[in-house]
Amino acid sequence: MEIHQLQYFIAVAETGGFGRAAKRCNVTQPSLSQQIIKLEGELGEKLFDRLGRSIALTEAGHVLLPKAKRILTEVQGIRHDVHNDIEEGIGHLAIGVIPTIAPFILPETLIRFKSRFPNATLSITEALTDDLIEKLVGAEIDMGIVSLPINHKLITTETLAAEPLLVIAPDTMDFKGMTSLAVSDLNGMPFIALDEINCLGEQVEAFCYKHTVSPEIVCRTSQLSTVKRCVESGLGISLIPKMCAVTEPKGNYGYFSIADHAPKRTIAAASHSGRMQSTLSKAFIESVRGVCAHILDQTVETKRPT
Amino acid sequence: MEIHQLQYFIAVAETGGFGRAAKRCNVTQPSLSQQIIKLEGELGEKLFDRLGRSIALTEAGHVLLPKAKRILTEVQGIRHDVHNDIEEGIGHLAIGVIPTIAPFILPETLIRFKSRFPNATLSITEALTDDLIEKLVGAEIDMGIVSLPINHKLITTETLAAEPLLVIAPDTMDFKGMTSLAVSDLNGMPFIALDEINCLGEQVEAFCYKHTVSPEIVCRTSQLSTVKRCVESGLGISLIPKMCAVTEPKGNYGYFSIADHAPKRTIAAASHSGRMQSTLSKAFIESVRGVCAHILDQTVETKRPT
DNA sequence: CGGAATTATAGTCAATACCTATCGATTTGA
DNA sequence: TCAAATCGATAGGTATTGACTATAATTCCG
Repeated sequence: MEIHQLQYFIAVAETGGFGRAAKRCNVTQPSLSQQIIKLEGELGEKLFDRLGRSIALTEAGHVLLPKAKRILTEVQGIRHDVHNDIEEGIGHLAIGVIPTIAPFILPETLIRFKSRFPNATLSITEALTDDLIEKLVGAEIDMGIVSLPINHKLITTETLAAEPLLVIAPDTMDFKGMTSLAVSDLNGMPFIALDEINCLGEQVEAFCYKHTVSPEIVCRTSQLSTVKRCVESGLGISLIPKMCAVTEPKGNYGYFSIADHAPKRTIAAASHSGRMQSTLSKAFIESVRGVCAHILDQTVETKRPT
Repeated sequence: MEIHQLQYFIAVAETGGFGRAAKRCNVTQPSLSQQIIKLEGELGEKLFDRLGRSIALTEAGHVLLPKAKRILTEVQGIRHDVHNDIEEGIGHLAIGVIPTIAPFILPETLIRFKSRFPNATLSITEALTDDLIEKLVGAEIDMGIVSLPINHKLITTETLAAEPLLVIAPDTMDFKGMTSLAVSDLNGMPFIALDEINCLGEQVEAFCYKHTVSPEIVCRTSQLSTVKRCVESGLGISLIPKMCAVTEPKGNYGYFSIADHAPKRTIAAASHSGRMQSTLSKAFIESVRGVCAHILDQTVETKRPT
């Protein structure tokens, strides 16, 4: 059974004749006749009683007609829908975000995205960079929000924002008496480190190594929120992304920017280079870009060493 | 767009590969690939991202998949439904009945038929024989319940019952003093005639002509019920079908059977000889046959001339 | 780098959808 | 009543196209 056969069948039923139906379908009458006969053979039932002047639907024909019409309507709608559903944002998007970004951008991003695409469904995975890359390669997720650099030949990245990392220090541990906060001032400071399985932890580590400073790591945690709590408790200082600084109420600690070699991380959207970016995907990227800009635009009350 | 293309598409989406899909569809991989490419061309959108090892649905593919599955499910159901809906009596039946039969058999017939085929819809036309024939030829109705003879080369008839015609006479006009009621006894009697546009009127006329009796027609009406009322009023006698005698309460009149040449009419189902009889049609015929048998089986208290 | 797996391409073949011409049957109109 | 018109089926030829074999190109994995 093929769609054009159903088309012919409907035309015959509606025009009440093979010849008229053939004209409507832009084929010759014998062609149409043959296809109807073939359809009848496949169904094992005659569909029309061929009377002299006109035709009449048989019982089987009566059963088939509404079903055939329904199918044809749906088929007609497909070409239209495939384009329109995309434009109307009907669809699904599976994204992944690393833990050191997720809590700071997701709430606002989801609000923006959902209001723009109310008919889209989202699934969000929070996982470490390596996991996300693996899922991207396996097409389990459509896009990952990560921190550069990403080195994988199948992964393409698009930079979304450059984010400064700020020194966070407890009030009890202020950098009193210094004229400026330089990288070297971190030397020997008690430091709350993020576990290196997080790319941020790794990046901080690399930053210190590059500038040959060696803070004294007094604690290693796996979550940024734990880092902050530890600082708040006066255990030591740390280096945290700006979005972490602006999205939580300030407590008994302060932020400092490093004057000479400002550390930063680059937030990017990662996707499979062999896959097309969907409309939703692109829109989500723009949402994240906007949210990042909005968050990073805010001023954090950074203290200069007194 | 053809159904087999949708089938291939679904197979690729579900098996996650062209080769595996081809195996499932019992075609070779290149054939399947070509059809997918053709479908993509027709829709103007790529449906799959061909990654090295596996494939991923594009946005358009995601939109198409559920729609394609739905269509295929419906198509699969068609072959089944075309047979099953018929067996389950889902359908429509348009029947016609002549006025001198309709009121006596329809109520009981409809009850029987509806209880047997609760999902069937019925439309009933009450019209004179010639009208019914015309509607049968034009396939406006599927079957007619009529009285024989029917002479039309396109119409086939199936006898359902032979029904006696009974003399109905008012009590005031009893055939007193006669030893037997013969055809000749009708001679000169005041007679209530049914209009000849009814086949029954015509048949009664023919019966009298054939047996060379000439009742005196004192009234000519178009309905059997009027005939009965006239007889009841003592205007004259008449000849009515037995089903008319048994289905109404007896009043101040009596029935007599003619001994020598019992008149009768033959009730039959008429249908277009070029059209297939539907299951519902056949079932309806049997219902009518049963109802006729039931009605005509009843004994009417016929009086013998005293 | 070689072997296994996967998709795309090329070339051929066969099925079949389509066309033209014609027939038989039926209806219509002169 | 007979010719013209209409309609669907049939026959035979053409061409499209879906499918096959063989092979190339690419990726993945050891």
